[in-house]
Amino acid sequence: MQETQPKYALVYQRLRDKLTEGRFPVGSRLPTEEQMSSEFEVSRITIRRALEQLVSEGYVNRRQGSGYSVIALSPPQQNCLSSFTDMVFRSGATPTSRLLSIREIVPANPLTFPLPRDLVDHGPLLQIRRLRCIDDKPAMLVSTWLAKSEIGDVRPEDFPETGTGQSILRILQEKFSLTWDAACEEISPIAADSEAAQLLAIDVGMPILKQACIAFGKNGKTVFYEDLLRAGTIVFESFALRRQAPESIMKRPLND
Amino acid sequence: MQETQPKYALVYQRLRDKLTEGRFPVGSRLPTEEQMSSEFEVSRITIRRALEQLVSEGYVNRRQGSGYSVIALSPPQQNCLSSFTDMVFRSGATPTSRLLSIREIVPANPLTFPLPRDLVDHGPLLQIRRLRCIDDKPAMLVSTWLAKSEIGDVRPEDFPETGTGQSILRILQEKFSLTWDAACEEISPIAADSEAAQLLAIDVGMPILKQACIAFGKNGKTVFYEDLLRAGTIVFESFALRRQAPESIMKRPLND
DNA sequence: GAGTGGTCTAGACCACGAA
DNA sequence: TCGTGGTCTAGACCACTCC
Repeated sequence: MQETQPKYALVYQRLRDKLTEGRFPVGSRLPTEEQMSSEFEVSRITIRRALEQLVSEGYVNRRQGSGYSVIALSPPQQNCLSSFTDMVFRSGATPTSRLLSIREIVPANPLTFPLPRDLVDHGPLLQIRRLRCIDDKPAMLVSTWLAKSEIGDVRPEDFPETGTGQSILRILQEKFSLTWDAACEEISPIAADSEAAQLLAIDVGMPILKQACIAFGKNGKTVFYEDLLRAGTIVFESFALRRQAPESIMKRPLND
Repeated sequence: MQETQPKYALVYQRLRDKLTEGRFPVGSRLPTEEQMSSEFEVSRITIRRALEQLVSEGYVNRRQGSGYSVIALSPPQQNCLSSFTDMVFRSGATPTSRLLSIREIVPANPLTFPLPRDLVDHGPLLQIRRLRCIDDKPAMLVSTWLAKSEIGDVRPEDFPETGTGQSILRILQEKFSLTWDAACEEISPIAADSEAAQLLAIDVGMPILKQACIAFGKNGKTVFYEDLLRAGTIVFESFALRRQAPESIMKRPLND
């Protein structure tokens, strides 16, 4: 795991760690680019590249002539590559995971199996189903599909139900050395079937969101497929081309 | 409108235009960075900045040692700042817009009105409701909210029902000089009420998506608020931190 | 006017991919 | 091996903010 990382990535991580540790409170100013440049002993260009990532993720805001200010200690993005576990922890609540099942599935007809083709072609698949909860209240039903040939055997003990280790993204990276760097996601409205309704503690037929996500590796191959069912709302923030977080914050909820 | 733009933005536009005009077919290779550098008479750094945007938007893919290849002639992103009109045109279908109503609304109680506070504080609001269709089939019900003080009077003639001019984003920019550069979006599952069901030609109670979007100006102030109701699916692609579009393309639908 | 980010350049060396 | 993108630097000048 000790790969050499580019400087900008290291600088980014160190800055982000400082942020999440609370070294820079929300609203405070970051040092100037020049100061950070000498602190980290890299050029201003490299500092800027690290800062760009922080800006695009919604941690800090930047204004010409004024500098960088902290707007959040955790990123607001909710997509299938952001960790539900981390998000819930940062919000101050406690996430838990109930492992529902681990199944090995051999698609009868690979051509019609409703998963990305190159994943199905790997042979037997593993399906891991988990119920994610926030403060013990059901929040999300997750099915993760992987090629068995890529990760070998998995056991229930590989999927902790509490703590930071319950993050499937971390489990896949750290226990099974799976990595990815892009994804494609679809969001659809569906009606809760009886199983989803029971697990999510809602009524059958209630409208819920289905998030279907494919994660791709560097070579463009599918690394895993995941679908999530959730009753709540998904938030995307500051996704403009030239991303820049707003100075003002919303004063009231969007939905009446 | 003739503001001076940075070089990288101009290069980006010229490259994107070449793409959308079909000068570089899908699958073809772009010239090398060095070649483009001399063609556009800018440094390699500047070329890279323009290319980065094309990569992050999903137009082209890049591979070290191999070069840039074209993967799409239009961006796959579907968010409230991407033009529905353009998306439909590029897919080969014909978009139309039915203007349902233009209303002036003075919130009785600004504190409880379910819109961003700084928008409500501007005084009277304009609400523009339109039904967007694809090949005359209803696809999306859109309500756009603006501060009347920012744009003055609007007339039905300002909202063409056909052609590229029907894009509300273009209308706001070109006819009313509104600009924005960031946004925040929420997606929720709801059940279609009788009005939405009738307009979208679906059954009452069917699950649909509600997209609520706030667009922010450079100063962080809300420029407009928009909510969309749609029965279909929303797609987000290649939104990883280090964005990189996959080489392989999905072979089958995500939903069974 | 001083400070700060925004843009741009020329040049260097490295890592990966393909022939 | 060679071409290509990936990373990094020092230095310059401009535009904006704030005093």
